[in-house]
Amino acid sequence: MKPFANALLAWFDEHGRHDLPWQHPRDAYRVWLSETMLQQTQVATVVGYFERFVEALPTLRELAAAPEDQVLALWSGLGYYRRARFLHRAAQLCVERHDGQLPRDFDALVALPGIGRSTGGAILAQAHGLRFPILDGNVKRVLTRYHGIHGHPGESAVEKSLWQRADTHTPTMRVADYTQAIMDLGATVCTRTKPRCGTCPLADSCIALRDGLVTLLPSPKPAKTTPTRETVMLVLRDARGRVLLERRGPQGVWPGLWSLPEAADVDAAWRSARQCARIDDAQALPPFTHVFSHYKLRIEPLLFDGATPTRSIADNAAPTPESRWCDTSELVALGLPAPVRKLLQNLEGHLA
DNA sequence: AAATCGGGGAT
DNA sequence: ATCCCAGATTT
Repeated sequence: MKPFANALLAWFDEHGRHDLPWQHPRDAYRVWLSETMLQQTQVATVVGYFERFVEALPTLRELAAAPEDQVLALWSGLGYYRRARFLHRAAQLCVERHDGQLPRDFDALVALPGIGRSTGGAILAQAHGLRFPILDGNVKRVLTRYHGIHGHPGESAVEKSLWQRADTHTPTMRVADYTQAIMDLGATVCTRTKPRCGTCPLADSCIALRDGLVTLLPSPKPAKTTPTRETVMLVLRDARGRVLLERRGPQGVWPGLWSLPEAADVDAAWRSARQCARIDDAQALPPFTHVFSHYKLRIEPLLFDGATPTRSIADNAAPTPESRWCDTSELVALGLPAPVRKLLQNLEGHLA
């Protein structure tokens, strides 16, 4: 009937975790607290925090009545204190709205701060045996592999598909165990690296295993479209064909390399150019884009030909930035950024 | 250095 | 509804 759930439950009976502190007793408050802690921290670490927390604040009402400082102190070391504040606030709301209990109604539950679809489902399933799916990181990994789902789980279409699968697999019987089982499988067998497919109860029908995709799924987050910055590069060339270069500062890209002077836009380029040389006119050269790992740089070269170097520059007396007029023959010896070298080479070939 | 995690908040 | 960020840990 539900081969996925049955295989998982059989595995869980033998290999799952049955001794986690929030399983004994398994009430809504303890499940909620554990799920919230587990959103950010691994089981091994959470256990100690959980035990201290419930010893100090064993019930939702006591949590609601506790001073925030105490809640934060109990949370101290777990990080992400916003979640502790949500927890505290939600407890107070439960006292106000729900008679001091976490609601058994899904919509009322997810209306509380810090409880979303997955945590809400986990509470209802684990504490009350209600048939609600969960979709935490472990489950996402199991399902993307089992069904061979490509695409980053963060993409809405993929996530939608995952919720759909999660729902279909969730059984009506033993929902609490099932929920724990699929999380345990993800945590101990279907791990992100070095999954132990040899011991997996779902190996028979796992698409990723069948197709050799286990290491490829879940798909990594697509490289975010890199921002594009724009710059105008000034090619100041004097009558002898020398080009003005500047040494870049120690910060930013191309630290310490010799490069063309830059400006934010054409106007600024003109202002800057006139400080270095007497200029007649400018010619826009074809723009091109240089790709860095973290952004794209669209370069608009602006050629000032027949520039007459200003005396101070010609004498190398300019204070900052360090700059010099270079012969094309000197360029090879200088450490030029690749796109600048390319630009100057094209210039030579094109206009020489 | 980059990915991760589930939920909140902005748009 | 859809995108983007949080905030600390892990890889």
